[in-house]
Amino acid sequence: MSILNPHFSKRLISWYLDNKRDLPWRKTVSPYHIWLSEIMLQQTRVAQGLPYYLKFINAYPTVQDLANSPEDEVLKLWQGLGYYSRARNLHATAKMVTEDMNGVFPDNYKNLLKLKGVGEYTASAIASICFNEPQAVVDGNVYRVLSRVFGISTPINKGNGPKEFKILAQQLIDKKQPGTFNQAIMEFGARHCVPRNPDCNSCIFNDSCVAFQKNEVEELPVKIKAKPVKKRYFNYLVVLSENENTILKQRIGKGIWHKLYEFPLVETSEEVDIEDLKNLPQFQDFSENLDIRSISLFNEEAVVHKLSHQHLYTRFWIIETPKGSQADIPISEINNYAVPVLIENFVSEFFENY
DNA sequence: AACCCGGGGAT
DNA sequence: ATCCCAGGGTT
Repeated sequence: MSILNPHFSKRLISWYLDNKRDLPWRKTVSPYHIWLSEIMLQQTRVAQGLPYYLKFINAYPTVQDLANSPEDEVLKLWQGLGYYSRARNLHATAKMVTEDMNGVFPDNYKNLLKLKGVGEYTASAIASICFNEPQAVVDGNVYRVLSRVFGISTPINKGNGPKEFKILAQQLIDKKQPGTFNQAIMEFGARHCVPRNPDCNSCIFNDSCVAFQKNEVEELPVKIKAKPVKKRYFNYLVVLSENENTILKQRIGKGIWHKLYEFPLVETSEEVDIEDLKNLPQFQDFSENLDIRSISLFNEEAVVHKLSHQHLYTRFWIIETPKGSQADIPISEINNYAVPVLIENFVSEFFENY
C-alpha cells in the first residue's frame, strides 16, 4: 500500500521547510520575478541559471525595463544559457504584458498559459506560487519522485505518460499551500531523490516507497531514449582586415542559435581541406566581392562543440584582407554581439593576445 | 506524436 | 560516454 494523501504532502513539506535552499526567487511572490526564474530554469540547473537571474533583475528591475530593452541586448545577457527561444519569448512576453496588459501579469493558470514561452509547467508554477492556485507542476523532478514513490513504470515521455503523472500530482497537491507543495516536490527531487545513487536509507519515504521496496529505484522513471546525435561540420570564415575589422552574420530562419551572431559559416557534409573549401559554391559566394590575401587554418584538429542533439565539428579559417574591405565590425566590438558559446570560446582564445 | 532547441554538471 | 536539468514550440 503506497503512501496516501495527505500524508505524502505533509511529510514532503516538512522535509522542504527543513532542507530548502536559500534562493533569491524564494523571497518573493512577484509574478515578474517568479516568471523570470521559471523561464530561466526550464531544462536548466539552479546553479547554472542563478547568475543569469541576478544579472537580469539587476539590468531589468521591472517587466517594463525588460520590455523596453532591444531584443539584441536581451539575447546578449542570455548568452551562454542556451535554448535561446526562451530569451526571444521572454522579451516578447514582457512587451505584451507591458503594452497590452497594463504591465500586470495574468493572475491565473488559464491566462498565464497564453503567454509566449509559458507552458503547463510554468503556468502551474506561477499560478501556485504567486496566486495560490492549486495547479500541480510536473517537471523532471516530479516524474522521478512520483514514479519511484508510487512505483509507476509508465514512460514519462510517451503517450499519456505526462497526463498520468499530472493527474497523480494534482491528487497529491496541498490545496492550502500549492506553491509550497510544488517547490517542495521539485526540491526533494533535485536534492534527495536524485537520478543516480539516491540515499534511500535516509529518505522520508523509505517506509512506503514502492521502488525502494521492490529494489527498482535505479530503473525509475522509465524514459524512452533519444535518437543518436547528428554530426555536423562547420567551417567558420574569420575575416581579419588590415585595419582590424571582421565580418559577423546574424543567424536567421530555423535551427540552432536563431538570431545570434557568428562568423560567415560554410557547412559541409565532412571535413574539408583548403582546396575543397575554395571550390565550394558557398565559399565562392562569400569571396565574390572580397579581396583575399591569404587563407590559413587556425585549428587542424576540429573543435567538437557538443549540444544535446548534435556534435559540431568546427574549424576556423583565418582570412586576411586589405584595409577597406567588406569587413565592417571592429574586432574590439565582437563582444557587444550575442554569440554562441562556440564562437565566444574561439574569440577569447584567438584574440586574447591579438 | 515526433522532432527540434544549448550548455554544463554529475556519474 | 551517458544522462539529466524547475520545458516549450513547431510540424
